[in-house]
Formats: sequence, structure tokens, C-alpha cells
Amino acid sequence: MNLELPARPPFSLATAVHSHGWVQLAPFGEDRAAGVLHCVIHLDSGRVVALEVREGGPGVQVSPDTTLTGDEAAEVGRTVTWMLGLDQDFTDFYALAGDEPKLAAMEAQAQGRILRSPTLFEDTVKTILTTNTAWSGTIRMVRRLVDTYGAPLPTDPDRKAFPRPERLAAVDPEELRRAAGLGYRAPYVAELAGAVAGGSLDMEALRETDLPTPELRKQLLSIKGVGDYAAANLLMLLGRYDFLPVDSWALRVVSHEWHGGEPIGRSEVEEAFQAWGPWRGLAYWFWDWSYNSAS
DNA sequence: GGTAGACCTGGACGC
DNA sequence: GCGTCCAGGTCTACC
Repeated sequence: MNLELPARPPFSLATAVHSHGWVQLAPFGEDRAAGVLHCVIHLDSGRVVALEVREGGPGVQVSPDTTLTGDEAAEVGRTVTWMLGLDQDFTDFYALAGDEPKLAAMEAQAQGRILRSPTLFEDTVKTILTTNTAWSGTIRMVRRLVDTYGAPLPTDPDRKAFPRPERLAAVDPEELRRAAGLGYRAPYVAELAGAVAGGSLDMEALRETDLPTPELRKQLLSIKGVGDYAAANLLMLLGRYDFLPVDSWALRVVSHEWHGGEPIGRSEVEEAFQAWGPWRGLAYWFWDWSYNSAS
């Protein structure tokens, strides 16, 4: 049983999937040559299913590895729509970007969507695990977290879904530190999982909130382990582009783009994209960096 | 509000 | 093979 999900044009599955490194993080996977995105998700019914997502029509075709009930199929539809931002509309941004040579190709390439995990909880944990470590470390930590605590896929137990909050909340932080190699980040993940599992923090409600972006940012910053960079990264995933996720890479590319490679600070990065107003994060994310392409 | 130091891991490097 | 250094954001204490 395949699901056909429409996307607001322009849309490209490959562009959305490769919008950042998230596809390299478990339980995502891909067959790049075949143009297939793989993922394993844990449904509300308790079942764990594998999905294959292909571009099809003006949207995507989703192939589960098992027969789904009506409710489960509807949940898969909502989840994949969220993950790929199928209903996102960048018309206003494209109108501005068309006048900027460094962004002018965005509409033709259907850029703008940023691959998300099935839940904001999962994306928040993954974002915490990007901080203060190399990308290879993030890949390793997420993989070990999924392998150690994720619910197995019945048809292939070696493949697992991202662990649910209640599962991680039940793990001693010291075990998280050792078993998943999270280091000092372990108590942050444990505290977040505990808050979500205990009901004191409804992460998924933040996906639909009408809160102004600065207020939403404050809520994200109240999560231990989420600082300026991580909050801005999560806001980007939530479709709020008012803040820039300034990390060491941002300092490097902005320095080479406008400051001759000289050391710069956060303020120079923010100043570079100030003119883009509520779209500044998107302009930064998809900027055609001269340093990046030359290195 | 700004700053210094600690946190943790793995990779690079020198010996 | 071993030891040392470094990169990578956030938190806490302190000024």
C-alpha cells in the first residue's frame, strides 16, 4: 500500500533531503542513486515501520514495509509531510532572492525546505548532539543512541526507530554517557527526555504554536544544552528564519565572503544578513558561499 | 551584560 | 602504541 502525498511546487525530494546533513543521522538513510529516502518511525499505535520515500508526481510516494491501518496511514502522511515540509510556501522569499545572484537559483532548484526528523523532540536531541563536537561525533552519538535504545523494526531488528522520550527518560544519565558516548551532554538529553515524558514540556506543540519567534526562542533556550546556536537551528527547522545559527563554520564562511578571511565575531555574521529581515536564516542557509565552493 | 574556564570525545600529530 | 593538543557550543561562576 503506497501513499501519494502532494507537495507545493516547486519541489525536489533530493534538494530537500540534502538541504543539510540530517540524512546522515540514524534512523535516516538513503539510496542516493535510486533517489530513495529511508527512515524508520515509531507510530502512535506502538508499531515500528520502515518507510521508503520517492519523488512521484508533484510530491512524494511513500512505501511502508507493512500494511497500515487507516489511522496509521494518516499518521504516516502527516509525519512525512512534516519531515519534508511538503506544504511549505517560499513564494515571498523567492521574489526577494531572485534579485540576489548568490540566491537566484533557489527557486529553480526548489531550495528552501530543510529535512526534519519525525518529531521536534528527536530534532532537539540531534541538535544538542551537534554542539561542541565534530560532525563525525554527532553521527556516532546518534547512531549509538538509536542502536542502543531504539525500538526494533519487526521485519529487520537491526534497524531501529529513534528512541522515544519515555525510553530515554528511563535510562540513567551515567549509562547514557557511557553506552551512547554522549559525554557531558548525557544529562541534557536525560533531562529533556524526562520533561517530555513527564508531560511538563510539550515539544510537539511548539511545531504549531502562534508564539512570536523571540518568545519561542526563549522557550527553546530554557532547555538545558540548547544555547544560541542550537535554538536558532531549531527555529530554522520550525520554519522561523529570524535568527542565525552562528557556529564556527558560519564564522569561517562569512569571514572569507566579506572580511578577507580575517577573524570575525558573531555580530559580523548577523550584520551580513540583517537586510533579509524575517528571511535572514534562509538566506544564510542557502547562500552560495565562495569559500565553500573553493575549498 | 560580558568573560573565563570547564565540560567530553575523537582525530591529528609527534615521538 | 602512547601522550599531547585541539576543535566544537553551552553552562556556570564571577566581575
